[in-house]
Amino acid sequence: MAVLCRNCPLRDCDAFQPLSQAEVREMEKFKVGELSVEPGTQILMEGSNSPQLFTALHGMGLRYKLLPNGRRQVINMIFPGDFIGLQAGLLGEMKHSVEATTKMIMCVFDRKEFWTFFRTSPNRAFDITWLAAIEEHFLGAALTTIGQRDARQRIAWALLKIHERGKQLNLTSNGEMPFPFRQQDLADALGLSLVHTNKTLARFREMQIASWSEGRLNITDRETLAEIAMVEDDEPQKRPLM
Amino acid sequence: MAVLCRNCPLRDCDAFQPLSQAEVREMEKFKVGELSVEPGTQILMEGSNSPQLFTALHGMGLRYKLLPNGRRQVINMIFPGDFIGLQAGLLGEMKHSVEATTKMIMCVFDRKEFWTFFRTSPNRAFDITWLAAIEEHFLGAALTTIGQRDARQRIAWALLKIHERGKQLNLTSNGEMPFPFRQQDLADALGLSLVHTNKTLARFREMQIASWSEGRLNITDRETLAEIAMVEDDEPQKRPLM
DNA sequence: CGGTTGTTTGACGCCCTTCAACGAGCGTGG
DNA sequence: CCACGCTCGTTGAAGGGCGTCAAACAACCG
Repeated sequence: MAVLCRNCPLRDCDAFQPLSQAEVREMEKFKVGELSVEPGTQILMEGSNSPQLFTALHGMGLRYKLLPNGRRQVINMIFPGDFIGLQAGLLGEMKHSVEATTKMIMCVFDRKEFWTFFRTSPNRAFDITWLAAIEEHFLGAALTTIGQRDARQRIAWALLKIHERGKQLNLTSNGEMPFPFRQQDLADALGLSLVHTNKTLARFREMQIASWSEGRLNITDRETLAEIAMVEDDEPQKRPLM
Repeated sequence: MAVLCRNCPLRDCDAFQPLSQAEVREMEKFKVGELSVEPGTQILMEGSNSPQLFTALHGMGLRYKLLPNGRRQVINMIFPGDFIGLQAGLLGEMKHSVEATTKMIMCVFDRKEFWTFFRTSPNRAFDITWLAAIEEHFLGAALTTIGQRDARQRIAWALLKIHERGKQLNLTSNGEMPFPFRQQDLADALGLSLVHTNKTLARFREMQIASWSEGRLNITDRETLAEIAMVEDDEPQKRPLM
């Protein structure tokens, strides 16, 4: 029923570091099941103390924080292969919420086993820390974008990052990829208003730089986009898959 | 000459989780020396592959990223007890730069030992991941602040966070603490211009909410500050000390 | 067909950036 | 010893990028 780690479809992507057979077996012992959720489902709630950790196997979602005044910051977007719930596993409670945007399937790990896992599988413990470092890196880059780039640059940066992730996961064909979010989600991720996000996207579309409609993102002129975003696009390195 | 971990002055702060004697000994084996740097010194550079990891023992500094157009994002401020260089240790290179603002003294760890340390000291490996999770949490909160709060709220939030850290480290007396940064540093941390930061700080001073001058920060009306910042101030939890 | 959700477009105004200038403190060298 | 340069804080003025308000349109659905 549930996918065995040894058959995990994600391991075919070159986005992820290869695992030894022994490591795969360790993961299989750690994995306790699968969870399938419908679009819009809350997977984890800020402040909650989840007994489970997840790896996204299929589908996309959002991490976000809400402010008392109703404003929402999207921390990042969740793609297949992302590890969810590290904070709950370590800090005791989630510091943000997680929501499924599409239908999602997730591998489920038992939080109670987390510590023994850490002790008995130092390789994989190392990889969890690696993942945390990658996330820290991403958040630093996002902070820099929101703090220092204007609206046009922010959106260019985000589209590039998203496309980069899509390519790593073999989601692209001819520069196009599924991108099932709302404009409001992107706006909340970049600290922009919906209206201004919409108008900036429209400008990119007119200029034939990038177009996003009906759930599909198409990067037409990657070079100009990179120029606008002020990024030198280096190859993203492979990451661990839990 | 160098401070032994067993005598580390930071371990008196209630900011940090206690260590067993065995763990302290493990740290002493990992620590290879101390580094003392003058104000303004670059400790780590973005893109560099540092052979060393550090723990700030004394003094304050900044992590930041530079953009091609010269703008600077301060990722966060470094206080005593902060672990520096995790990204270099795991990802192979630093994704931001680190600079000393005051004179700083740092414990030095050998990056080559990092992996064996991880393997032989699962407790401490767990703590490193814990630190990474805390950092991730902070960056998520900072992202939310810059993305969703206006200038007044951002500054209120930052002053509260700073004061909170100062209190944990026993740096405060009567609500006052040393804060040796420039206004430009705070502005770059919050994605604001220097001018507007200055004017907002002036307003807080007039309103007798908080005053910062001559390297000292004084929180006069913590409650109003928290109200402005829209934060419910929960007790910060203890963190590991490497 | 009414209701809901998401995208699109126009109008208006303000928060914040940028430009500019001045003052204070401090170290350096003539 | 004072002039000079440099850094940092402070303040005023002007302009624009982006937020908010508002409304219309398309798609989907019970």
